[in-house]
Amino acid sequence: MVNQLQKNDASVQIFKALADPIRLAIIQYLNQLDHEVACGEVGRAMHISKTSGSYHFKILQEAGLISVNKVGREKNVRLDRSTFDHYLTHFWQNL
Amino acid sequence: MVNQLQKNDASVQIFKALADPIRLAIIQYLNQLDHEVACGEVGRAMHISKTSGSYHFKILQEAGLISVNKVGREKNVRLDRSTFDHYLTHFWQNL
DNA sequence: TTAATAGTTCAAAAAGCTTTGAACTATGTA
DNA sequence: TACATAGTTCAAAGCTTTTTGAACTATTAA
Repeated sequence: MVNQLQKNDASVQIFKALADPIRLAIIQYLNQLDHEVACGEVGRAMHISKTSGSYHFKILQEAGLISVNKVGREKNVRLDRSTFDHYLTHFWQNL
Repeated sequence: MVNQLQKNDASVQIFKALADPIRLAIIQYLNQLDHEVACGEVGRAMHISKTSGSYHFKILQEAGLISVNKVGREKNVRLDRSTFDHYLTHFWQNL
């Protein structure tokens, strides 16, 4: 049981990252674009403050749900689909 | 954006229900059994108090991740795989 | 060099989640 | 009837997550 709980740490982090309406809306926005885009542009589309955006992008990044590419002073993000595939679409295989 | 956030309410509830190590362990336990089993038996296997068990089963039930069948004084639960399939394995289709 | 823009960090406050034990309801058994 | 067992409810406490604005770093442009 203790081992099982520890093995679940990564899954818990993924599901926590997904368990928020703003972050889900960010994911939808990035999904329909399907190319990398600056954090600031996404934040403006969500009508959130830049501090709040910074907080949510950090959580998505630490969960491995987005990948990041710094270009000049902008931080471009895109979905990391392999993480979604591993924890969501292949959920039963990784349980 | 407001509409999108509201549309995401059900997904947020599912992901919150999954975003906890005890509930993930309960799901694993129910998955390997693949037949219904009393809450109390699951709770004992997890080494949690009955109050804590009651709390976690309520969250799983409200999210639609388990279905419940009361038999005598026992409450039997099993996974509702259609909910997992809808929100996890078919994640991109429902985004 | 100065000013502007993109994003981060910090601490405090607000909001939300989880655990706890005691008291409870409902059902089954002697 | 009396007792035991399965599970729920409640409020308080403790803990975690999210928002806020001010101050910060880094980069770009005039």
